[in-house]
Amino acid sequence: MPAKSMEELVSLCKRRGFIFQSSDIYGGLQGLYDYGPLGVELKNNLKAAWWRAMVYERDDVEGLDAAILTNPLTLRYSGHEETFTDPLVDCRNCKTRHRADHLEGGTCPACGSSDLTDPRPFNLMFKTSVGPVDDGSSFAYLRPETAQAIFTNFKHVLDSTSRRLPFGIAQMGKAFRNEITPRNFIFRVREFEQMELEFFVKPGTDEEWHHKWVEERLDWWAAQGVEPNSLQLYHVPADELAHYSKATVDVMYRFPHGLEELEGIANRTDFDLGSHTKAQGDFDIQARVPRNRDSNAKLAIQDLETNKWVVPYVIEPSAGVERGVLAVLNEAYRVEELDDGKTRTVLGFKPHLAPIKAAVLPLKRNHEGIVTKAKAIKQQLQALGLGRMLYEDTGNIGKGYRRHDEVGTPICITVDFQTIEEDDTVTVRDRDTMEQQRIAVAELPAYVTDYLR
RNA sequence: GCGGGUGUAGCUCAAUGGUAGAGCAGAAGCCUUCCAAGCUUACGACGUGGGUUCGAUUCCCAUCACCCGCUCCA
Repeated sequence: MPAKSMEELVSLCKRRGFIFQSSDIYGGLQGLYDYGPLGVELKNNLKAAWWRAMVYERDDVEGLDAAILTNPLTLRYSGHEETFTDPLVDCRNCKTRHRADHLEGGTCPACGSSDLTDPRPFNLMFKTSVGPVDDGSSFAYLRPETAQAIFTNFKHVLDSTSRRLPFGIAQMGKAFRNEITPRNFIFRVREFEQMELEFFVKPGTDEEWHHKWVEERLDWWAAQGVEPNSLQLYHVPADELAHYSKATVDVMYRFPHGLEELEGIANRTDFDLGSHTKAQGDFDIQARVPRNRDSNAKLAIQDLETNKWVVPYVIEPSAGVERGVLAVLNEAYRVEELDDGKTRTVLGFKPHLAPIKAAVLPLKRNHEGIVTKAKAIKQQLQALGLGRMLYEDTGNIGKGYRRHDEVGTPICITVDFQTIEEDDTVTVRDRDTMEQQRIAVAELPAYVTDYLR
């Protein structure tokens, strides 16, 4: 059951240490958020799941982690310098905003009024100066997407791994966009993380691979606990396609604020490798690419059957980490009505995403034997390296359970008198069913490992 | 950036032109043999900066942030 409102999620995230407004004590900074003790675990777990699915569990994908600061030439040939700089005007009459180059005879396309603000250049890309002298002569962009560095490293990866088509390069990392209106909590922010795969295929097989990747990605989101019926595919119409795309399928998710894009899976054709390559005339490049006089590398691969060099087509599944976190949080959130009129708030994360894997609770926090035993068990589980294990003795036992329900800890392990006086067993309580079973302490590591898998 | 709304403890809220209360959460202690029990103690806020006023959390202005629309898209 998704959350009722974004406010509930925001409140829970702050209260329990998932997500905070960035620079909060100085009034904040628009469109920026920080991840707290539990948030960083959740986010890292989601990223690890992506990396596992993309790199570790496949035979056809290599990893990459490139620099954030980017040579302006990269963003010039990628088309971002042009398309990410839009002069905008506001209509004072009907309060709409338009690109200056979309005006019809100096009047507002929406209402026809000529009461417009002056065009203001709006660069979606952040710039920073490089080197000690900030005179504007040497600058770099903060990358607006992780994709470009995959393209500019194409030859390096190829040369160092002896790959043949089809194969992909995966990268996760920060990207920056000076969004006009950051809003909806962590949905649209100015500094965000992407999980992007550029999958290079033979021209002509691109549509087949595009379809394949859409299916792959839907399966992956389901494995993260995002219900398939909360998702919807959107086939982006031709007039809305990005400058590099032949076709794009957006994976839309029912966020608390509405149906919006969670991930885009684009067929980027040979646009990117084609525009970044030298000697463009030597290849049969299909996309309309800017003439490149600056590149020093041929971004092509030899077709072993024909011996011809071809510029591969690219299928790009590109997901937003923050949006993924938001979707996972929203899907996991539920409030249960209990018999006695009380409610129970639960984050029903898949175990591999849970920030805290297990909590160990002493039935009595002031009983030395129980406390010592509980702490020892916690240390033992922690040594398994499965993630965060917590010793929890806040309030009474019921409080501890509720507390961990609310942050999505899959299991709570309780040490009681039977543990220390009788048979060395503990109770293991399931977050979702609230049911308990007794497990021998000796079997706990195996049980927990299996449970969290 | 434009128009509209909002801003009081960690969270959810209340009151007030004479510097603010609660519930929950958090801390310490008592108690407690399994699902937010009880008791005690201490801690904790008027987003920021100006202005009006004898006096502003309250009125005005600016600014910052958040929410809704325009726009955008991972």
